[in-house]
Order: sequence, then structure tokens, then C-alpha cells
Amino acid sequence: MSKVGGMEGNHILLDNPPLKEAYRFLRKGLAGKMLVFFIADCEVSYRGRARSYLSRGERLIVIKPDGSLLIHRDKGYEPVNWQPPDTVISTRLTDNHLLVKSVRKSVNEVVEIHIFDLKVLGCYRLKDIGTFTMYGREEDMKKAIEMFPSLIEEGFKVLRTERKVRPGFIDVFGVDSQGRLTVVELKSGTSSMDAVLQLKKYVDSLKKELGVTEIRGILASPRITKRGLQLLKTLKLEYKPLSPAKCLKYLERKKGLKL
Amino acid sequence: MSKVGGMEGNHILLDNPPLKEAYRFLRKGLAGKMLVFFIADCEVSYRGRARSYLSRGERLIVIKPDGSLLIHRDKGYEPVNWQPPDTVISTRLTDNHLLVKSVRKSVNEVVEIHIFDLKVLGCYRLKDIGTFTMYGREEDMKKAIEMFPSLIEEGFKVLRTERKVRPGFIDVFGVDSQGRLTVVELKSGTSSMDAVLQLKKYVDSLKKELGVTEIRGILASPRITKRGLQLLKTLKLEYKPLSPAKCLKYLERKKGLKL
DNA sequence: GCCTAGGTCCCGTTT
DNA sequence: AAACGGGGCCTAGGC
Repeated sequence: MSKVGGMEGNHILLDNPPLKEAYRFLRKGLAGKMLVFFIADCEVSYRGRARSYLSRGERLIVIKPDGSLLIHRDKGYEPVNWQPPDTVISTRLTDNHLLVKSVRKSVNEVVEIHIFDLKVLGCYRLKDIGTFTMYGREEDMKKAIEMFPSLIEEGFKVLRTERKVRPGFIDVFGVDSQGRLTVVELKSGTSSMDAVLQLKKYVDSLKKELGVTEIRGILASPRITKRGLQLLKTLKLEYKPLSPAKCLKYLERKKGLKL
Repeated sequence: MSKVGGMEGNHILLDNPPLKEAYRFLRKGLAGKMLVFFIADCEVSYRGRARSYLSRGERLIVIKPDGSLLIHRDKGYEPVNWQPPDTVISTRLTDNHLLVKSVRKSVNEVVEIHIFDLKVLGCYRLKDIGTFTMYGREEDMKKAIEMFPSLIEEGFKVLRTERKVRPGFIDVFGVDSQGRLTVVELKSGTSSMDAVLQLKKYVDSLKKELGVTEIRGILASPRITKRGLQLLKTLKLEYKPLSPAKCLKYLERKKGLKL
């Protein structure tokens, strides 16, 4: 049984197609820069930064017009095999199976799908000019602190954000009410020892660069791990509880609108 | 036009179904713990650790039997919105649209999809008992070094792997030909300053724990960034070029088989 | 549950 | 092209 829908160029939908028919329309979909998906009984091999082999079974496979490839089993957020955008997809039909190959040349990586049977094949051109907006990331915390420096502490003033130091950028650089230079490292989620070491790195770099012996280091985030806090205290750094949610409330108040 | 395939319980495939029909079979697929996918003209909102809003457009949506949810636009490896496994999916049909809601209670996070139109709906039970194996990760480097310590240097001996220290685990702990204690940090990819700081942390912790003043620290990876190497030298640590690929060759030689 | 560390991480941005 | 840091990162493994 092979039922077919929408063959007039807009989209393609094949129910349980024979390999040969699937091959024909798969090529059509790929050539037409459509979003292609299919459920296939297949084997998958990957070679590149690492190697992997997935033995035979049914999976959902998605190929996007930009060359990204996703192979999903029936569990989990992550694809079992994949390629990021900018791969070249090629196909080949032999007697008993269909090969789909995705090659990324920038970093030599190859995914090969050996297909023995297809349950369904769909090709669509997504009409999507929608806009995507996200709130509550580190960037929003930064904006809020620029507008409301007291979110860090009373008397705090921002000198600048994204200040360059040797190894990267300081999230927020300012002075406290006593006039002491202060480095603020922001995290939108839980801070762990990594974040503490990062702050330490920035404080030390800046001391060296400016030839100053005293610079305060403040880590601002909604939560910090126990070990992170321990390390922080050992290194004479400070912690300020601050959540993206609280920052957003301040931003909304300023703009007078709900996000 | 709504063509229908495989309604006998095995799978469901609807071509351009009216919302009402889609709703009925969507519920059927979800209740039957099938893999569900559809292409929909929709809006998406997310609230949890952060918030986001995606305005109207066509996307490919996948709901897995384990409760994971993926919403893909026609570009990129990553879904624009998603939920990891263990969410509760609910649906509601109103006059002019279909709502699909995914709630994760462990960390209060909600994704809502407002659907205005469906291009296709599929529900399948994936038959997949295949095995997945991967080679060339840090773990394989560790195994290879245990069997062939000279991969680090002549005369090197492994005392143990995964040795616990204050803040975590040392990848490989051993002694060199001079009897000096040595900490090895492995990276399967390019090492940057982070990796160097990680190694430093381990070396320092171990010095403290053992009351020893001299411990060698070796970072082994296929590549290291310029700044990483700079920092490494400043901190009196060492670099050993070592790739997963080379480790795999040694492992294959040992096992006498091709991976 | 918390916490650490790895990942074929991906991805944007800047040098 | 290299490199650094963020991410709703996700996921596995200890404790």
C-alpha cells in the first residue's frame, strides 16, 4: 500500500513507499530545498571527531534545507546521530537498500544511513517568517543592572559592560559606594566552581593590567553550589543572589510593558 | 483533502487533516505511546528557567513516547523550542485552534503550542532494538593509556584513573620514570584555558591533600589553543599531544580487531 | 536530590 | 579560521 498526497510541487507525502519510489521523491525533495523527513528501518554510521555505529532499527530522520541532519530514536531530547548545517547530502539506490550520506567538509565528518525500508516520507516547504524572542538570559541581567545598579548593591555604579581583559570580557565593571573598583560576573543559572574560577581569572587579569592590588569580585546569580561558595570565600570573592526573573521585573517597570 | 493511511492501530498518517480530525488522532497517538510528528502553522510560548515567544509560522513538531518534545524550524541543528523527557503532554481543541501543552514539573517549565492548521500528522511505533556504540571519546583515551602508559611518555606508570580529589576526579594519576607523581588531564578535542585551569585545580588540590610540594601536571589532547599553551607554561604545567584516533589505534592493536 | 564533567556539544561573536 | 563563553544547554555518573 502506497498512498500519496500533494504531488503538485508544494509538498510530497508517501505512505509506506517502495524504496524506488521513495528514492525518486527523496531526491526531488532535496533538490527542491524542502524539509524532508522519513521513518526508516536503517543502520547508521558516523566518522569524524569520533566514530559511531547504530545497528538496524526504525528511526525518524529529518533533513533540513540548510543541510542539517537529525536521526532520532524514540527516546530523549538528543538525536542519536546528526550533522549541523552546511553538509552535502547525497543519495544512492542499490538493489536492496537506499544510502543517504551527509558530508561536512569543514571538519571532515560523514554520516551514512543505510535504509532497508521506509514507513513514510514527507517533503515540505515551511512557510515561516515568524520572529523568535527570548527573555531571562544573562544579557537581560546585564541590561537591568545598567539601568538599576542597586540590583548589585546600594551605591554601586556601572563604569562599563563587556570590558575587555586579557582572556575575555568582564560582564560588568564598576565602582562601589567606597570608590573601590568592582568586577561583576553574571550567571543566569546556578553558579558552580567554574564560574568562580572565571571571576577569579578576570579579577586577577585586571589587577595586573591596572597595577592595582585591590579589586572586588562579585558573582551574581540566582543560586550557587555549596562547593562554589566555599571556593568563592577561599578566594576572597563575594556572592550576590540575583535572578533573571527579578531583573526582568525591573526592565518591565522601566519600559512600562509586560514581556 | 485528507488522505488517510494505516488506521488499524499500527500507525496513523493524515494528509492535511481538519483540526478536529487531527485532534482525535493526536490524542490516540499520545495515548498509545506512539512517536507523534506533525507540521503545523503555530505559535509557541515557553516559560521556565527563561521565557520565549515564537510568532506564527510553520514548523515540524515531534513528540516522543517518553514525553520529550521538539519544535524545529527549517534551519539548524537545534530545535527552537523543546522539552527534555518526562513531561506531561495535554491537548485541547477550541473553536479556532488546537492547543498542545507540555509540562515538566521537576523544574517548573511549560511549552505551549497554539496550532491553527496542520499539514500532516503521523503517529508511529518505532521498532528499534538496535545497539549504539561510539568510539573516540575521552573514555577511550583513558583506556588506551591504562594499557599503553607510554602514550604519555616513556617510563610513565598509571597508579589509578578517576582518582577523587576535593573538587572532582583526576582523569589519570600516575608516576613518571623519575618517580614523580603526575596528574594527567585528558581532552578529546581542543584544550583551551578552561582545561588548563581545571588541571591546575587538580594539581593544587592533590598537593594540599598529600602534603607534597611537587606534582607534575600534564594536559593531553589533540590540540591546544595559543592562550591555553601560554597559561599552561605560566603555571608550570606541561602539554602532550595525543588524539583519540591514536588511542583507538592502540586499542585496536590490543584487541586485534577493527572498531 | 545536588553537583561535577563530558559532548561529534551547538552557536554567536569577535579577533 | 581560531578562540572564547553562553546555553532553557542535555546527559551520565557520584554521592
